[in-house]
This record gives sequence, C-alpha cells and structure tokens, in this order.
Amino acid sequence: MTYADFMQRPKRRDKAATRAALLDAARLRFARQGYDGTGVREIAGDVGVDPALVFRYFESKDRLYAEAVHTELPTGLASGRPLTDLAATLLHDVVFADWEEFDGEHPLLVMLRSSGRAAVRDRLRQEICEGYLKDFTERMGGDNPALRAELVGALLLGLGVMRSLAGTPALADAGFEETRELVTRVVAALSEEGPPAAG
Amino acid sequence: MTYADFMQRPKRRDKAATRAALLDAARLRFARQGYDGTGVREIAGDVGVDPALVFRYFESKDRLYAEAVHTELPTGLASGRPLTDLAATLLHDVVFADWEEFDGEHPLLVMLRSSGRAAVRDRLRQEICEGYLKDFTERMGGDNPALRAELVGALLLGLGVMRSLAGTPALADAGFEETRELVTRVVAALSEEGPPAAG
DNA sequence: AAATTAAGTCATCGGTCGATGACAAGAGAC
DNA sequence: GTCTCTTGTCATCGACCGATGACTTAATTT
Repeated sequence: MTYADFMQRPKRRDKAATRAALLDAARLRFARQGYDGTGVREIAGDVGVDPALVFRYFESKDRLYAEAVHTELPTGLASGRPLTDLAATLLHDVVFADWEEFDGEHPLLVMLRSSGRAAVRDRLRQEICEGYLKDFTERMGGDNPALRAELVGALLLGLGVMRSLAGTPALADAGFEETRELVTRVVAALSEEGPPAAG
Repeated sequence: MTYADFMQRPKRRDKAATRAALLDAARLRFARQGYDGTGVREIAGDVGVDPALVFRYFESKDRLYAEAVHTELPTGLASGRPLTDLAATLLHDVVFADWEEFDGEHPLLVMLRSSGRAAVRDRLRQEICEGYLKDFTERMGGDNPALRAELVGALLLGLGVMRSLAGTPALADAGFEETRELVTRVVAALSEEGPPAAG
C-alpha cells in the first residue's frame, strides 16, 4: 500500500471526532489569524473534510468562533488566598502557560486579536471584569481598591501581550520564578498604603 | 437649494484633500474594525468618492493601512528624565490621550486589533522594542534592567487595553493624576533593589 | 475658446466569502 | 442481503473582495 493509498483510504465516519477536530483546527486558525482572517474552507481543509460540515455541526462561523474560544472562567481563584498568590497563579496561566490548543496563547489574548468585532469585544470585557477584576478587588485593601486591582490586571494582561505578541527578549529569556518575584513586588507595592505625599 | 441639491453639487477637485480624507476615514475604520474587517469600498464610501481612487493614491490596501497607522516614534523621550517621568508621559499618551483620528485609541492598540497579520505583528514588535523598551532599559538601573523595563512597558500597554478595550470601570472613572500616582509607585518599586530574600 | 492635464467615475475581472440544499456513501439493524 | 439512518460530498447561490484600465469631467494653460 503506497502512501497515497494510505491517505486516500476511506476515513472512518465519526461525528464526534470530526466535530472535535474542526473545533481544534478552528482554535488554531482563529488564534493565529483572527476571526476575519480565517475562512471556513481553511478550517475544513485542515481537517480534510468538506466545508459544509462546519455549518452542519456549528450552524454558522460566528457560533463556531464562540464555541472555539469558550473556556470556563477559573473558579478556584476565590479561595481566600492573598492577592500576590492570585497574581502568581495568573502570571503562570495567562503569560507563561503554553495553551497549545490556541497556538500557545491564552484565550484572552486570542480574543484580543479579533476585537474588531463588537461581540468579541463585549465578551472580552465581560470575562476580564467578572472573571478576574472582581476577585482582585475583593483582595485589594486600602483606598480605591478597584483602581489598584485594575493595575494588577493590566500588568498581567500587558505581560501576556508583550511576551506572546511582541516577543520581547527579556521576558522570553526570563523564567517564571524570576518574573514572579518582580510581579509580587509590584503587587505588594500596590497593596500597601500609599505614601502621604507622593506627588 | 435643497439639502439633496447641496449634497449633490459638484465637488471641488482637490487631490491632496481627497487623499487626506481617505487616510482619515481609513484610520477610523481600521481602528474600529481591524484590517480584515474593513473594505476599501467602505472607506471610499465614507469620503464619498469612488473606491478606485484608493488604489490610485495608495496603490494597495496594504500600503493604505501602513500609511494610516504610521506615526513617528516619540523622540523626546531620550532626554535624561527619570523613568518615573517617562512612564507618566507614556501613561498620558498611550492610555489617557484621546487619539481621535484613531477612534480614541493609541496606534499601538489599534495595531493590536489587526495583529492577525504577520506584517502588523512585526511592526508592533519593532515599535515596542525599539521605540520604547530601549529607553526604558537605559533608565532602569539595578539587576536585569531589561526585564524590569518590560514590566513597566507591560503595565502601560495593559492599561491601554483595559481602558480602551475592556472599558473597566475604575480606570474610566479615575483621573490621570490618580492613576499616575499609582504607576509612579509601581515604577519606583521596580527600580529599587529587590529584597535580599524575596521568595 | 481650444487644448492639455489632472481628478474622479464606471464597468468589470477573477477570486473568495458564508451559507444552502440536493445528493452519495458508509454503518448498523433486521 | 436489504433497508434505513447518519455522515460526508458536491454544486451552487448571491454577495463581496481587492484590483485594473478605459472613460468622463473639471480645472488649468495657452
């Protein structure tokens, strides 16, 4: 049996597997190229099936995208840990973890790349605000905790962008521990009471 | 003269003005919808001219985009000011300034929205690394200044994303001064020598 | 006022897009 | 072995895409 024969052998028919494969391919493509830069023919081509299957299984490209980037928001965060621990966990998950199903990036950063669409922007806003900032603010004491919590969120989000998108050299070289120490220092500085005359 | 007549009066022919109007419309559209989500017919329609003019004046959609998001990198940054001043300036320009020609966002954030395209990604990387991180690193003393400089950059970039894209409430309410005080505190914390046993 | 140059328009090309419905073929039931 | 349900394919639709070149019309020159 030649290689060509092997490749052209009749494929086993498996709805669930095909659907999952389409979803995987969609995640990679959407992550790399964004929503508008990705075509359903491309996704189907990656899997080796007909593009019409995308609509049979997902109804529309929009719904495919929504399902592809769907991830459950972390729930274990609200477990009474101090904010420095929380930040360290998110530093790991958002910045350093290899989300291989999303081409290496955290889903939040992936959505950033398709934020030209209002639906994506709304969802991004919601996930950031309700999924993360709420927990941050609860653990942030002192004056105007919401603003200082948002600074922590901005640092983590920004680090993700810098590392995965800009590929800045120092962050690429630095290990997790080294970065975590600095992030902890920042979070500590934001948590403590401000100096009486800072200006 | 009715309104319809007014609108349909023969337009004055002015190459420079038309070109500039196309560029302005392109900036708004690209900022809002990203590169792939914007068509040349849309841009020309905003100006009220024929789409063919886009290609006559800009040669291709790619070149139009490149020219639309082109901004000179800030040069006044390298003037011996301390890093806290630098950060405050960039906080103002990147996060709080209203870049009305880009629908309110800083061009770096606009490019983020089209970062599905490799050319945009490369340019974003270059502008961040050469335009900002270099100055940051020079002014950052102590051990591993490059990494700590990137943390400052990440904070500023992240703040821009949070404010303009996620529209987080505290940042929207907070004035520039209030935020500047906190950013200054973070930069100071990153600048000073770390604690001997940080873990 | 005629001629020349420049600005803007029009029709159109080849290609791709998301989406649809009719159809072919493999899998399991009997 | 045949029937039936499911899985996947094919052809195609209408719309839009970026891009091109011929053409019309306004402004300028002579």
